[in-house]
Amino acid sequence: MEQKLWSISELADECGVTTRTIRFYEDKGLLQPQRVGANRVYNYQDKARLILILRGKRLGFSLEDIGEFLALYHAECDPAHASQLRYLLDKVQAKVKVLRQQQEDLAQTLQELTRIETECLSHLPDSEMPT
Amino acid sequence: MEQKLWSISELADECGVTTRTIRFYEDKGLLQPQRVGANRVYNYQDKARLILILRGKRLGFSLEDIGEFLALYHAECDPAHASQLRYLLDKVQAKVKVLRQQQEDLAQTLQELTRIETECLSHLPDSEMPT
DNA sequence: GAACTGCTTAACGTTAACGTCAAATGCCTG
DNA sequence: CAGGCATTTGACGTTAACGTTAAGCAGTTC
Repeated sequence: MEQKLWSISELADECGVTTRTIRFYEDKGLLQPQRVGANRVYNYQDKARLILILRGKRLGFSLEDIGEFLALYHAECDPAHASQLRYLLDKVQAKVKVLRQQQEDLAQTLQELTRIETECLSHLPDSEMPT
Repeated sequence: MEQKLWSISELADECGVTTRTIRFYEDKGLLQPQRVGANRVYNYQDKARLILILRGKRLGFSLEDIGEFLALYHAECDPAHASQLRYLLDKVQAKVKVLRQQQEDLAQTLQELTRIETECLSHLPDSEMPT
């Protein structure tokens, strides 16, 4: 069973980014595709990494944060020395805290927005009714 | 019952931002405090606005987005012409969509992070036990 | 009245995250 | 083999969101 592979522009299309963005992420050390000659070639793992990066971005993380975050996935498989694990654990717990705050913010904002939405609708002619 | 008022640095302290930031938001039209002489004076509504702005920021919105968002709170009170309401409704619905995507991202990420967290803990000496 | 504190405007600097060229290379096709 | 397309590296440009510095005014404190 051979692995599916992507060129840079194929990957860019499928993930909704530009090739420039992908190369930029590589410059930052977030991606390390294989090469065929000079050309970059991406496998499924590379694609999964990119998708993780984009999710991180949607959540407002910096690329630097995302870099550390990606490192966690690997470090987890290598429970070699506890001091490093301790460090990673601290990082994770800090991020969990940020995300929980964000969840709260999000819930509040959504509530207010939907309230405004129904307010709007109640003032409009009822062209919004599903037939 | 007199309203409580804040100087720019008091407000900055209470909200955890710099005075530069507050002035910057004013430049962008997000805040319009009263003046006493040349000095800015903030009332409770101003403070509430700032808090809303900061929440928007934590959610990764641009200041421009936040500006439109703040406008919704006022427009809602003025159901004058429906065309404007329609426009606002579209904006709100688009933002609700973004936020729901974000909620999904968040839930997934939190799940993965806490999984990694327990993995880490299971490999560490049990110095984490509550006494 | 000199120093200190807090405020003002104005202007320039900075960082992240790309966009936008430019010039060169490799491969395929007619 | 000329033309066209995808790719490469490299360099400079851009935008948002402030930071930082400068220069000056107002009040009050020793």
